Amino acid sequence: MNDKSASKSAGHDLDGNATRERILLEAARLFRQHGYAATTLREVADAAGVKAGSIYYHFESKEQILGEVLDKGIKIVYETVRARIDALPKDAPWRDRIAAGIEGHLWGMLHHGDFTSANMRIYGQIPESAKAKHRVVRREYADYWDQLLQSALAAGELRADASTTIIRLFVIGALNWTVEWYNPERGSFQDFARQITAIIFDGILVHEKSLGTQ
Amino acid sequence: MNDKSASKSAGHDLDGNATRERILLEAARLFRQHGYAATTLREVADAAGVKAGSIYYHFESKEQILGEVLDKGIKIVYETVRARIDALPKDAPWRDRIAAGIEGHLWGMLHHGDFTSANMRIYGQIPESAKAKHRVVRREYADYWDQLLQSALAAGELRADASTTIIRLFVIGALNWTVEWYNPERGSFQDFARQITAIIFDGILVHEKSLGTQ
DNA sequence: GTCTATAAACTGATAGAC
DNA sequence: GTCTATCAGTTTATAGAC
Repeated sequence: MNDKSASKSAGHDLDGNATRERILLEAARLFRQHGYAATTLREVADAAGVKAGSIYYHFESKEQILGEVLDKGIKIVYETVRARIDALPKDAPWRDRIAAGIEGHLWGMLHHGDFTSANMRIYGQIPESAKAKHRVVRREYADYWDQLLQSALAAGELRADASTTIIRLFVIGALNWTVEWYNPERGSFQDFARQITAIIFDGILVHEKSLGTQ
Repeated sequence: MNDKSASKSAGHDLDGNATRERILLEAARLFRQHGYAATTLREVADAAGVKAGSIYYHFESKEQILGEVLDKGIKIVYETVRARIDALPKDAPWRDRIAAGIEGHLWGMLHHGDFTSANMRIYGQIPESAKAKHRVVRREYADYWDQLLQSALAAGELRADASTTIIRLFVIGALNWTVEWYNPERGSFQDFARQITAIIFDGILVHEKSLGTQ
């Protein structure tokens, strides 16, 4: 809570932790843009305003940077989704919880696009060692949605002629991909989230009488 | 129609065109697995059973291989979709045409996963020069779906409270992503396509009376 | 905490033998 | 049509000055 600009006495450093964060942010942006292997540490260093050698003061290796970028991509989304759903009344219907989850997933994703898009684009392209570490947090988030959907199914609010696993994979996959084509110039985020939720809930066809969102 | 194993008289070649196809196939597989920049031509050559230098007899550059892999990814899907829709009766309702399009898109994609997944994964990560060339065939396929959806909208079969552009981007994006998680061991392809189509048409919630698919 | 300099390995692409 | 050999440039990571 006190003065954060209290600089060290030695050399020409200002704030080591800020540099670390800048490296992570620029790494996410470049991983998203060019892929993991294609991104050189020199590029990351240039973008973060330091020299390549300096990166190794903050990180042990390129793969450690990758690990932090990947985890951050999921965690941002996961935390936003939980916050949205926890804010609902205890007796809220499952459809409202799912709607809150969709809105939270979209919000977290589209407001931290470099981390989430990097995660989505490069996860399939990284060494198995990096995948293995990251799988834990991925599995957690998937389980969270599975429980949500199974509860909705048990309450009779979810369609029963498709497996909840396929529903989860389809919905999360569709949401994830929006970060690749979402264009804020086409309208407000709220309106965008409303349209996506309507399509996921009621489909793309016209129905005589919809009991989904209205 | 005659003997295809008629080999040339010189050196130790068997069939030049088959080698070319093998290089393309292995390149697609490796681009999908590790990304474009991360894949070395030595790896491609090894996988295709030739030496690195030999690639340059069949292709001018790494970027030319990329171009052919990308185009093939879209064209396979586009041609399957058109074949499915053209096979319908002239007076088929738009919902049937869209269903045929979805089934064709899934089929083309899941049966040529290396080309379509490579396309999807690396398109956002390649040099602008490669993107520009590839954009033409992408735009064509997008236009095809836009016309399909706008016709369905004009006929009153498509929901009108979301733009056809958003519907197209959402549906195609969701379909594309299935190649990342589709597991043939979970059931037949026909059953998979049926579930996906049902979700896209009628949504994930339960409706009192659905007029979509039955 | 950041720098410069450098090691050791790998990259796309070319030249020319067979 | 495929090979070997090689060029010029780039890569991650380390060592040590400041």
